[in-house]
Amino acid sequence: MNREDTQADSARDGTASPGELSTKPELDLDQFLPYRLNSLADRISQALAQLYEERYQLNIAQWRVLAWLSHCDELTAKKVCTYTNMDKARVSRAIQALEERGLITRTPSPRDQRLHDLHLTAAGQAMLAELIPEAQAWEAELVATLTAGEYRDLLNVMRKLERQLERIG
Amino acid sequence: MNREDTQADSARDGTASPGELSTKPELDLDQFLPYRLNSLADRISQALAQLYEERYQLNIAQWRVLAWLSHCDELTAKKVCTYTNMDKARVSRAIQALEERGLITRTPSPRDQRLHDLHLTAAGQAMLAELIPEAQAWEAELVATLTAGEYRDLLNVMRKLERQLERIG
DNA sequence: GACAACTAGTTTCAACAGCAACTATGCTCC
DNA sequence: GGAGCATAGTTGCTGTTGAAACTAGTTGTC
Repeated sequence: MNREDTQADSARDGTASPGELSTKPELDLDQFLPYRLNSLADRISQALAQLYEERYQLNIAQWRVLAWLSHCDELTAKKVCTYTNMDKARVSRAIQALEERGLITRTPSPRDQRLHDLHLTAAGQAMLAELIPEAQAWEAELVATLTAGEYRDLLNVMRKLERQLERIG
Repeated sequence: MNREDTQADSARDGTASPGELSTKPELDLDQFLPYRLNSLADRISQALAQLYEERYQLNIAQWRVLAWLSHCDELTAKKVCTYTNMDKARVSRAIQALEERGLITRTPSPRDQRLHDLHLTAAGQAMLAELIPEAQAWEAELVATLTAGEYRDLLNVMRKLERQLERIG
């Protein structure tokens, strides 16, 4: 409940080791949330990316497109961009690669010729039927040490941070 | 306390919406911790990177080297690599750039000619004296909505995840 | 003390991401 | 209905990154 020993405090006085002159600001990256969070997310991402890459030759962008396709029947490149916060060029190339491999189809929308409707092929479905349970199993193992409460609270705090992030830009 | 509504459960039966046939595995990325975490960390990182970049012309790698230098008197490229988990090529380039800008010095260690001791110059110190408080203020604002307990628990859970990550590779 | 094995750091190279320019289509408003 | 603007998606270009090859210096072994 008290925050005396958190980074918020050291942010105020700028000291990390006692006895240090406070005229020399230090930053302990291990106590700096943006760094810690990024470091953790990076390592998780990289571990998973290895799974996608080695066993299915998918990079992260391609994997994300497939994941969204797994539960969206109407999907376009634009939607993928907004959902995943990826650059449209990156999405475009991911879609191209997936189409060339025959995992998805890409047909101009009859309603609006600028849009292309994306759909999984049978091969794409089959690959996801293998890949998704593996990814979920991996995640389950990752969070296995967390209690249900910890897991719920983590998601909660992340939501709070996301909201605050939007507020402060 | 119950986990019925967490992703761990949907990982088990593979359904996201009720009534769905369980033969079609879906993955809701919004409920998938690796993705959520990465997405959040990315946005935080990018927001901060903008601060470094716009006002100080530093990229993330350079900033990390400086941050470590702010509280390590004896630092080498190798140490930066292990501390920050960055590739040694990336670290090498960051150090090169910082040296060219006169923010750090890089002298061969008298003990071992392969190593290079890194030190902040006066200019580097001065820049950090400005930059670090700004970064800490930004972080303080980011976590301002969290209670002390939430903040502490977040760090705790992150530590747990890190440990588990090492275990499962 | 020389040869092999190792380590710190740099450089080269290929892949990729992101920006910006571009094409093609659709929309609005006079 | 056509001029101007907006939108979806593609492509060219540039900079960054990471893997691997490479250099230079060190340690261990005989």
